[in-house]
Amino acid sequence: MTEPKEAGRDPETLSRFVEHFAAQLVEAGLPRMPARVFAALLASDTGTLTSAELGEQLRISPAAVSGAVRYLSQVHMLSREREPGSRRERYRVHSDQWYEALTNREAVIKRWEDALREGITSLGPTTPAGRRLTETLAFFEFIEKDVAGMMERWRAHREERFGA
Amino acid sequence: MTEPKEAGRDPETLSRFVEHFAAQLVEAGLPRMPARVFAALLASDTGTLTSAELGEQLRISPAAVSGAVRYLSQVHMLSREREPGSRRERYRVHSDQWYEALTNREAVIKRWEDALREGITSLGPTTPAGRRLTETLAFFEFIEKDVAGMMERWRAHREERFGA
DNA sequence: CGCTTACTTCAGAAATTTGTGAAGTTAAGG
DNA sequence: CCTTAACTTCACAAATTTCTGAAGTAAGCG
Repeated sequence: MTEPKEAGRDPETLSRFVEHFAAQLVEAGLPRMPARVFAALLASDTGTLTSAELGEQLRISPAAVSGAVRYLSQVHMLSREREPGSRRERYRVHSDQWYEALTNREAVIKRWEDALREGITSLGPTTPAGRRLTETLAFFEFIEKDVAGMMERWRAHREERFGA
Repeated sequence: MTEPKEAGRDPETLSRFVEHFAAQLVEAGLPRMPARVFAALLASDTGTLTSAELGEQLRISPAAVSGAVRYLSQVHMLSREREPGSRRERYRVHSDQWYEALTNREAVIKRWEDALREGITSLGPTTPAGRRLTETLAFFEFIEKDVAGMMERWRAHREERFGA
């Protein structure tokens, strides 16, 4: 029988997926270490790993784990949990959380909008450039609102397909 | 009269907006030069500028303009036009085009999906990790479809507000 | 057909980012 | 308390990215 029931336990196979998926995230703009840490968590059985486990699996220093984890928690792609009665920490991907993080470029969009409003004021709303900026601003305002609706549709869709 | 009717013509004011907006784009992951070039085009009266105009306004070398423009046209945020009977080129932002580019992470999403499918197969669809990946994949598939709908709603919204 | 202008490519200098080891901080356990 | 384990911070070396000047290519014009 050549079909391995324990495919998921083969560290080689696991590593291949982790590195491959991380590479895609990197291409999309995520820094390398955060991408690798995130991919490792996503592919873990429980969705949680300790700092030591991450360091060992990815062959990186504790400092690198620390940096990656700080980055990921700042952008809300991961949460930190303290194991009760221990100073070991567990890091967890929570699906809901990171779907939101991914679409929730809200802070980013907000700053774009602010910059655009400033531009419209300073260049003059009736100038050709001002008009172009006004329409661009309208686009972002529309997107911002519509994405919220999209996430609700997703939640409904998921519940139907996977159960609450 | 202290109110300048020609606010948009003041190069200082223009430059301030360009650099500020470009900075936001950089924070969102766009390389610096492409961001600056794009912002300059967005804030130009006609929505088009020549290579020389860009170089002068942003104080960058022809080589930098060339690189930035190549980048932007590859990600469809800009189109190149040849001035008839001249070897001068004009670069243009076309709103429709770049709205699409912004939301059209289609190629990126497609590669994420591929990586996830591979992971599901190799780790096994019934393992805990496999199930997590399956749901993640479903999320992307949903998003991909819904974004298309969002862009149609935007077009309708824009037509209503700004006219076709 | 050759001159000139407009853009592109390329090698390399400069700036920035990344990841490490080492030192520092905090808190559990004896 | 003192020790030690778990993480964090920091300075710096290494790798990567960015932008420039210089050389190259191509197309309009005489």
